Amino acid sequence: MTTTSRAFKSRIQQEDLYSIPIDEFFKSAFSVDCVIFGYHERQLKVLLIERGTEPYEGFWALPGDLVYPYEDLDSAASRVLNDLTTLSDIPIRQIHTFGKVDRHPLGRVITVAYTAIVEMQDLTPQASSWAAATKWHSLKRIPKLAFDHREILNKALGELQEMVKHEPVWNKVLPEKFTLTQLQEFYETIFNKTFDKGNFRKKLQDFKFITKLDEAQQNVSHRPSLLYRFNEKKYLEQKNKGFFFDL
Amino acid sequence: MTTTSRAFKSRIQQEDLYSIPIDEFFKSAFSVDCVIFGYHERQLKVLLIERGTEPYEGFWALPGDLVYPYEDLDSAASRVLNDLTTLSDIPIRQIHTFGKVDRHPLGRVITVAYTAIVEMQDLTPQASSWAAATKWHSLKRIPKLAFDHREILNKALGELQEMVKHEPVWNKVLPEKFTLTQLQEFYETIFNKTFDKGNFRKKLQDFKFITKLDEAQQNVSHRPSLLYRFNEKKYLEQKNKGFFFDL
DNA sequence: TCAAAAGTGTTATAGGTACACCCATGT
DNA sequence: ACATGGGTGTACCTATAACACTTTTGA
Repeated sequence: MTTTSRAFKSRIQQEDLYSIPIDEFFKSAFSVDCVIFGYHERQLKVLLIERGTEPYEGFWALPGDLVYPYEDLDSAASRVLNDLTTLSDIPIRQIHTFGKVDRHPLGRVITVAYTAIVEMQDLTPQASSWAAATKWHSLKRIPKLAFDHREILNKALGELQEMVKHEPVWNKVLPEKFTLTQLQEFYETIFNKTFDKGNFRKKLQDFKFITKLDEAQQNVSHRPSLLYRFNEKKYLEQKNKGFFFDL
Repeated sequence: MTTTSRAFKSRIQQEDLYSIPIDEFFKSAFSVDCVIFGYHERQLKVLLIERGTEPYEGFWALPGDLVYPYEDLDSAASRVLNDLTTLSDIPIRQIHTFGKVDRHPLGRVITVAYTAIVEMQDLTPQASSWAAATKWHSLKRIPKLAFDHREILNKALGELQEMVKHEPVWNKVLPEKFTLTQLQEFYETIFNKTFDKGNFRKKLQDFKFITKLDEAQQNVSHRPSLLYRFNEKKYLEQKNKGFFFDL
């Protein structure tokens, strides 16, 4: 960068705003930041990296990166996710764009926030050149975060709860064959409350895209649970009719 | 964002990914585009401008502008709205960010889309240095739009319907003192369907922030309607409990 | 036979839907 | 008196919530 933000600021203030040369507008950058939630057996965590460089060196932060000049926003977000987790095919969704003038100490950088949720087990987060460390953090113990990342995380949490009401985001998170109890536990974890078993299952019956298999759990010291599978085809058929989950 | 410019540069050299000079990242710009809906007596329209300059000269487009170097995103959106309508104090809400590589023919420009809804009557849209013409357009007859603005408009329409379910966006749109029929007509227009009068009113009773005045309509050739007013204080009290409108 | 979790059924209440009816005003 | 829209009540039906009960397994 050729201009520091301070020099830049004062220069702008001196000038008539309407006569800013067009080049000045092309001196900003944008990044993507990913709020990657991890779920496994009633545990919801978020993937943070420890920054290895200034600014905010040593702080925990959301994984993110500048967007390449010839890269779509969505692609950039997927790239960040893939770099850190080696997971692909995970749906990632844009949630909000954060653009306060002073949010980045080195210049004008706005960031587009994305969120995704993945199965956390056995997923050892990858090391990365721009991350000194990578770790799943419990949502109850979030350290002080770099930039405005705390704000972004809060926003993402709210969005996750909304998404989960309307979309089967557990699709890629639960095992391929899952029990209804596992599904209930997923919802209970996200909403941080408990649901009645009977009522929960009654509600599920309306959603035709959860199909029962001719298979049951093995080696459990209680009545084995029947296994179910997400039926994508039926889901897409029903999608437009909308479903709602707000027990 | 997680990397400083310098850190990012060294990462690229180190890993020999692409040899993109860091300056390339700061040759992009961002804009805001506003989807301004106008409502008046069962009519919902959207404010479009006719572009007076290349690219897309002569095309209709959403009002928008580049974000000034020392300006927050939200401020930029409000500025665009104020310039065109001389309205202030209108809540404007970010909906999505559009960032396809080739969406702008002159360079890499991502745009943050905002939406607002205003009372349309007697609001003669202002001329503007960057707009050859400004006009309310019926949603049924939208001309071919510049850039990806058609996509942005579609997204905004969906968001408007969602907003209207959870938030009293009619607050700044209906007259200060309004009838329940006017309110019903507002919802019917947005959702493009009709509601049962009795049931609609029953639902409203739950929302304590619509207070009846000791006043009625004048000079109507039928039983005069009682007037109501939006009670912001009570709304804020009730807000957290959430309300839902989906008749 | 017991513990543990799966899975189903019952009931009371709240909320939604459809519809009918009466009311106040200007002409 | 009648047309017009305002305003209210009722009866039916479905959805929800709370809770009790039965079933199947391993130990």
